Amino acid sequence: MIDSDEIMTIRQMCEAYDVTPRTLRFYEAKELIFPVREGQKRLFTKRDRARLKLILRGKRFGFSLEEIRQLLELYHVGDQQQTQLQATYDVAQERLADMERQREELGEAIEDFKEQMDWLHKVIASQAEPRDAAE
Amino acid sequence: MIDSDEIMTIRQMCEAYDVTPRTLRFYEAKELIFPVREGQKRLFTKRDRARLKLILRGKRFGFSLEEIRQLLELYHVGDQQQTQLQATYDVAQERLADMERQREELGEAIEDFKEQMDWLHKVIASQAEPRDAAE
DNA sequence: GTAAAAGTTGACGTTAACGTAAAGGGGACG
DNA sequence: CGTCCCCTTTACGTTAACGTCAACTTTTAC
Repeated sequence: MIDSDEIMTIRQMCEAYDVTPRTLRFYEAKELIFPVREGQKRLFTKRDRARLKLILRGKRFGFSLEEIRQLLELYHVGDQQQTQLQATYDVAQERLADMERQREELGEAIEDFKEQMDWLHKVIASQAEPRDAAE
Repeated sequence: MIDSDEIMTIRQMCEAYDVTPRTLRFYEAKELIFPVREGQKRLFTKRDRARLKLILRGKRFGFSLEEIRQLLELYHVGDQQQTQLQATYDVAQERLADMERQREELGEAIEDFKEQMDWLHKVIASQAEPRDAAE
């Protein structure tokens, strides 16, 4: 497994996750990932890879990088105070509700789409065999 | 119901769907909707409203306007030939598979997120009552 | 009849999310 | 020692999806 290695270079990351160096640097600039430095060179840890996976997943769902950054903050939970933790939990619950709503809506969209396809299928079938059994 | 009226002006559309005139004109320019003209003015039909709903829905799922336009084409199915219809159906099936994959992945994301929240909940609980029953 | 409201067409501005090109450091190799 | 190769920073370019503003016509209200 690629992920079992502790650290990776930028090029290894790019090949593993199909992104460009520019994209990784951009994500670092936006504080979505935090590669460590060996001199000047970036080295990506397991944590960065986990974050990158979540970033790419979030993008597929249509989240902006800023929204994703806020979601990643919820995953972090560093040395927060009790009240902060509770606040984090509350926000997380809202995000969760958002995601579940989105899943439901996606379900509706899929059902609608299937209906259209069924209708289309009938059109094709009826047009394919206009005659019953003649000839 | 708003949608029961046959045609609507641009302003009515904007209020009904919470978009700006610019957005509707932009969608027309991109051939996503086709308002009819009364002189110079645009009038939006039931068909445009149905399309707009799909556009806004698609956007929430992270589709680009170009992807949405192609999806809308699948909904249209005008005066196509038999072979074209079949091709349309095939493409539709791929799109459907894409959407179902996205739904599954969203499900995974939700489960992962819930796990994190459960863990967070435990941290909060254990930190709230560090003592058993003393005092 | 005229003034406000609503609509139109350009055309330039803006933001997000990178792409791309220039200029240069550092170490491995023949 | 020179020359790749990989990496770096800096900086300008690009595309999508509109926002915004100017200049004008048309309709509606009084």
